[in-house]
Amino acid sequence: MPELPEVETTRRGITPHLLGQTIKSIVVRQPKLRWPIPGVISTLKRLKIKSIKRRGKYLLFETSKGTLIVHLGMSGSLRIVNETTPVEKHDHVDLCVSSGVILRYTDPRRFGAWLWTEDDPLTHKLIASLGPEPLTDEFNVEHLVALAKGRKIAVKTFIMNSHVVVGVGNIYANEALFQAGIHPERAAGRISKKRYAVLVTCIKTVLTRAVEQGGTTLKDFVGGDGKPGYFQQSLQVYGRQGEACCQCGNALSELRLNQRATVFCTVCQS
DNA sequence: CCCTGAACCTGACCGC
DNA sequence: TGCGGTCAGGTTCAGG
Repeated sequence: MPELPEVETTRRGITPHLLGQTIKSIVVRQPKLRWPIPGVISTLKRLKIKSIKRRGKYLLFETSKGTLIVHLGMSGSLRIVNETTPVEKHDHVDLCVSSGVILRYTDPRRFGAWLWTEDDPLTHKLIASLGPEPLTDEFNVEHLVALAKGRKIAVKTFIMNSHVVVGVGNIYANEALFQAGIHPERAAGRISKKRYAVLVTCIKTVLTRAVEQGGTTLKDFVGGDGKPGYFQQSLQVYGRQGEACCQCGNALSELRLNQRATVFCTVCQS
């Protein structure tokens, strides 16, 4: 479900309900996620939530004692509910705070994660090796060119690699490459610096716009405040295979790249 | 180190 | 209606 804009939309939606609150209990109904939820999480209580940050697609709930690291995987979502909200089939975790508010984690496919660390979360194994945030100056053309040197992988695979840059998933990789006019299968090491400069700008633009519009709702994604995202109206290639390219009118093509749907225009992208 | 494909899971949808 | 196959917004890991 979530790429960077959806995770950021979730973060913004839930933060006002949780910031400064004290954890009353964490109820784990199904511990089998990507990794088993550590038993210690069920024992956490009387910890104040000091901040809710995002690193890539990870949400970091910093408390007075340690940090909850939450990833939504492919189908996960977080919603603010209350004690009277009925628990449904895939509602695996509830984080209950003193105001009575509940942060409820739902994840049918269970590719997500709930982890706990008492160290600096940025040194955590899963987070320490991540590439730069795409919306900061750390993500720039020099960075991309340096990492791409000599690489033969498709540029789409390259920009979806979280060690290269975080937050770019399948939807926004397709969109950014279309806007940059770059063929998704082009070898990462065979793209000029000039074209990478355009790609950097396109990635920043598409992610920024998607965040502004509350993310993309394909199935039933809603931010923590229950509102859907509106960016799907702005998608120019994702999910539009066979339809007319908005720039040239040609039918958009589709192929599979690392088992992921890849949609592009053979006229506008090379 | 680099690259590819499998694996983790459930549900929706499509064709027979 | 049922069954099998395919696909879905992510990421790690094994193996070549």
